[in-house]
Amino acid sequence: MPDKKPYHHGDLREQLLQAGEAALSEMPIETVSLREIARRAGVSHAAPKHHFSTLGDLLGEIAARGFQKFVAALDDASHQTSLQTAEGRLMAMGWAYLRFAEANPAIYALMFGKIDRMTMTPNMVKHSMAAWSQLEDGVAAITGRNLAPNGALHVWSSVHGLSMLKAERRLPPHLMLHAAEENTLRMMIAGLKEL
Amino acid sequence: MPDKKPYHHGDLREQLLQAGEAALSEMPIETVSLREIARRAGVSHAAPKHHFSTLGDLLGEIAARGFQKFVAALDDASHQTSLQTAEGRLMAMGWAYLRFAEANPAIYALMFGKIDRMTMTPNMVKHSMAAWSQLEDGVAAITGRNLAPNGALHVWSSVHGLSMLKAERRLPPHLMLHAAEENTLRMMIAGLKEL
DNA sequence: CATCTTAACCTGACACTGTCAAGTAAATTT
DNA sequence: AAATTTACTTGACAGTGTCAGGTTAAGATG
Repeated sequence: MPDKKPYHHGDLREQLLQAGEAALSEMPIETVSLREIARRAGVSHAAPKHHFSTLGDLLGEIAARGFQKFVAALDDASHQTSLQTAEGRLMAMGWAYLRFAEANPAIYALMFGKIDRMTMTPNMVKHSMAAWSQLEDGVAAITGRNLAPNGALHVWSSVHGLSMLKAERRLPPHLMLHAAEENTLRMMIAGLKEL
Repeated sequence: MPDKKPYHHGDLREQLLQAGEAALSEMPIETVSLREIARRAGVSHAAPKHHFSTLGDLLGEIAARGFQKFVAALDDASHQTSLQTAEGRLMAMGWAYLRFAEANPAIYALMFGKIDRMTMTPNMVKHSMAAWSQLEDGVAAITGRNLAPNGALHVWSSVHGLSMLKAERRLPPHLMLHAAEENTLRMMIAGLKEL
């Protein structure tokens, strides 16, 4: 039952989130504004106020959803039945991480703080912590539980740094290749075993 | 001979850069505006136009100067006479990197693309490439020349990722410590030798 | 010295932003 | 049927980056 154009939108909160995600993926990130999102959702410029007290909150919720998808993607990657070793599973997570960042640059940027305008919503903090403990689990299978936090820090630093450098195009062209990524992931895991 | 308040400022370009740096270190980064910088330099809001065609250009030049100081800091650190091994020198560069990011969060953010409003000025590109080849030199002393690019990517990813995660406060508190940093740097170098 | 040119700055305007206050419409409750 | 509450709109405000055009003064030319 599709409502024609009722005064009460009924589903505006969800639509704003989707419009925001669409905007982030379609236009330069610095031009995404509250008003633009409202426009895309077909409501007046101040309508979002009722569902998100501020632009930062809206972006924060979008980032939270980003973390959910992110966790799901890494989970999928590490549970492929073909993977036999803990190292293989961690490697798969690393690849999934890099591919996620590549496929969703704007949302990834949001998730990891590139956008000053975002607020750290409770929801966003919650789901980002889920990502963290997911990573710790993957590392614990290699290093053991008590070394997992330090190991996870090492892993996250390496993969996060790599994908940031790529996304920001800070690398010389000859390093923008899969082979270079593979090398870095290998060194990362080699380092992990020296913990 | 201090000019009182001549119409022709004479030194406005330099003063704008300094005012911008001051603003970046004194106020939340998202509130730093062209007009604020002009205000601090004591000129009208459109005066900067003559020296920087856009806000992005001004920020780009500030980032370029940031890279200069950055290179100098890493150079100092790696040339301490007490350092005997190539690994020691690279480790010192890693520490210098982390301390620079900690001491100049806003400029560091600018340098590494956190601020959308910045333009990649030719000057900025030039000095950032200098930083890159400085790192490659440090790595080449360990891995040899031909492996240096891949090694440098690994090193930069790791250290950059770590300092970003710290700066963005994405780490659980127990990892915001020097010991955790030291661990990560050690693993990074251990991984490098497996290249 | 007088004049011309040009660089350096100022004033005012435009379209845009995020947010707030006040109004209106409709769904829900009483 | 009336009252209340929710969801949205309209209009305003202060702030932004940038542009056009005016103004001041310095330097060059005669």
